[in-house]
Amino acid sequence: MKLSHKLEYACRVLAQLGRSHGQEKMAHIDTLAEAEKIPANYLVQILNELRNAGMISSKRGKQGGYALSRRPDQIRLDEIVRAVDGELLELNLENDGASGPRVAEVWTKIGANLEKEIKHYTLDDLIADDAAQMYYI
Amino acid sequence: MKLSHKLEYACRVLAQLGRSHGQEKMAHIDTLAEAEKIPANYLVQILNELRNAGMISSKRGKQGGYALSRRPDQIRLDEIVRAVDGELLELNLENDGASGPRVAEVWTKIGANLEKEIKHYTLDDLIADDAAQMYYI
DNA sequence: TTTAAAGTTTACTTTTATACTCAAGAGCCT
DNA sequence: AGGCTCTTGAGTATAAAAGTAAACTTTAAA
Repeated sequence: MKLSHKLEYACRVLAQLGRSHGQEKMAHIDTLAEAEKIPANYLVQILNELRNAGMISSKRGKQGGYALSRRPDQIRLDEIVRAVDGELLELNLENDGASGPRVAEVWTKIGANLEKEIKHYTLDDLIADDAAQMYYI
Repeated sequence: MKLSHKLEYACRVLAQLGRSHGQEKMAHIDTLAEAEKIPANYLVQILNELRNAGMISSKRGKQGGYALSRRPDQIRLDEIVRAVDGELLELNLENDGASGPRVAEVWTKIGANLEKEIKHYTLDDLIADDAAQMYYI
């Protein structure tokens, strides 16, 4: 069970956008790519998915750029995961063989618990400088 | 974040071995493959990894086969994951860019919590027929 | 109204991991 | 001895992730 780079990039770029939330100027893709050391051409796609998921807004042309479309504390971590990576814990399960059903049951429960935990984190937690305000289960 | 087939297979085959735990005869790979609908040639590798991790024992030749080397309630789910899939929640993290450190911190914490939860499950939970005896966090 | 600065979209390539398949070898029992 | 069963290591195919590239559209300011 690996975290994808894409998800990490998404978290990082959103954190970056979160820091400048409220400012007039929108952030440029090249600035974001630079600040977070993400390949710009790849970042393009990620920002696209985040926009389609309604987390950020964008504007073309001069004065264009990206910005959060909601307050950082209104963007939950599980949304981010789903926007770029699909289901949180994708059980690829075949649910076959003698033990299939039972095994599927257990992992489904684990997935549900993971989801419940991840829902508690918001973009604010990814911006904060110290761990104090993080939610502990 | 996807569950691999390999992990599902490992869970299933261990559950199967768990059901015949205590019996005289060892289970044959072909029987296991049949019962759990796992490609026998692939199962070979999985059983190997489980043996190297000390969860099962094996014997060659006539009367040979596989068996659990511990009681089912002594085999934790997190061990199974690690035996076939490596780290539980592998942060592929680059930990780079302005937000890298903080993002890594959050995901590390999530990984730690997941580990804590998964440790509560044992092979017994994968064998049981009803959910009643499952541990709920 | 032209132009340059942005984002948008789509297609392609490369790399890596998963999920297998296969076959020769080694131990064990009768 | 001889067959049964695990052991080991190499090889392959498919798919997904990660990254690259370029033509296209919109916008604002000169």
